[in-house]
Amino acid sequence: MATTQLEDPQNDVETTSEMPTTADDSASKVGFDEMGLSESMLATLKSIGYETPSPVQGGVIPIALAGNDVLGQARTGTGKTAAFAIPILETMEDRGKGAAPQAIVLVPTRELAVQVTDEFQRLAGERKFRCVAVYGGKPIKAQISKLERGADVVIGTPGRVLDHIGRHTIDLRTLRVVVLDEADRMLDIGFRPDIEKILRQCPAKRQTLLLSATVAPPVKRLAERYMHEPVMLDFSPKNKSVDTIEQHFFTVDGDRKYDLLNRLLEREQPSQTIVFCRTKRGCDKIHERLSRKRKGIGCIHGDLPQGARDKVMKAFRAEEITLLVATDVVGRGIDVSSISHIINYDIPQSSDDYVHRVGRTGRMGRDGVAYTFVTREEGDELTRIEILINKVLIEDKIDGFEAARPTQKRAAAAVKFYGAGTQASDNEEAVEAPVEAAPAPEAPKPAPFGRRGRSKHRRGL
DNA sequence: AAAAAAG
Repeated sequence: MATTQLEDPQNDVETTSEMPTTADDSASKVGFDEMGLSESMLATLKSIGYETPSPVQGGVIPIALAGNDVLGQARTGTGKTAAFAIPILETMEDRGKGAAPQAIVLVPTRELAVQVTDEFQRLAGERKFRCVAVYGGKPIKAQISKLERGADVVIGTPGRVLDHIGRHTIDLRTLRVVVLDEADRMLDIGFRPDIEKILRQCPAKRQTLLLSATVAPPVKRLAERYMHEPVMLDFSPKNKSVDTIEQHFFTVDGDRKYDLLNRLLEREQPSQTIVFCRTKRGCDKIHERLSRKRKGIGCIHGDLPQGARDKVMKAFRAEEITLLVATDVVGRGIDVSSISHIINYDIPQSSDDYVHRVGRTGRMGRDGVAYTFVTREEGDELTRIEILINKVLIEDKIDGFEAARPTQKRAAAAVKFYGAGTQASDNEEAVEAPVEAAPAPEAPKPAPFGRRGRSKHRRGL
């Protein structure tokens, strides 16, 4: 039976707060039945297969239930959604028909709005509860009429939420809880002004829950400004990427990627896959070519009409689509437990994005595999990823697609430039790699792993 | 330069 230990169950919880909290490394050992949850909630959790709280849930639920603001550093997934949804549902007041929302959840993408809404509905079980997803790209009228009928919780992307506020179709004055999900991502996208406008519409006396993969200075500033003595919980693992995910890479020339993809799919016969691509155009191209000879291919990116996007996600969840070609729209947070393979057709732009993409697989404790296509110019990016996850990706080969560049050099360069302390403890490759094998300075062609940091520094600023 | 998101 499935458990709720979706995110790094072995990972310890670190609390960093001046106030004493209940969240320590024993938090995950506390059962749902020891959290003071209602009988109906416990019954619902049981019926949907939630047996043991994940560390995130173990940490967040009791603290949120006690009414505290929470600043949680945690990656995406059902574990996190339930962590804020359960306390919201448990403290729900019966305000009668057509009442204004009691909670609002802000998320960075429309797909996440849909996913979080579905999760709320699932966790609400039999109880009387209404939640409405509010996001752009779709006719606003349907959303308005739903809101008029009354919504206990509104889940949305900031732009459309603001639109509703302007039309007075959402009233935030009697709100109890605000959730900022994927806060770092929302700030990245440039939602800061929108988020602040929305927060200013909320009552001062409220509970604010902020979840973020990283707590960089911009996130901290937001928290300082809009949160009240937040309890800080850090669920970020020492080991950035989940151990149940096998991570490989191929070196390949750009113009041979498509052939390699086909060969890899033939070899792997994956049950469900996301192929991540850097550009929307690239997605379209790969999607079109793959669809010519295969069935169950889907495509999603920000240029597609929202109706099509929603449909594709639904079909993907229903496993009618088994291979999804996507941009980073779905790089974060999307939770489809049957995804067995992640293929980075293009290496992600930032190593954080890599961690998020790869985290789409290996969910619900299942195994997952990730493959990253690396061209000979992209050595730096690969190294940066390896430094971040503190692991050396295993090189894979398929006949006819030989490496453009030897692995030894790559690992050696990593050791040389980042120091021996960064090598993967569970991977002997990096340890054994001779430092002398680093790219020779007199090499005529640009050494991919060579002097990356320096040239950047020189040019930078 | 690309991606996301309000229309």
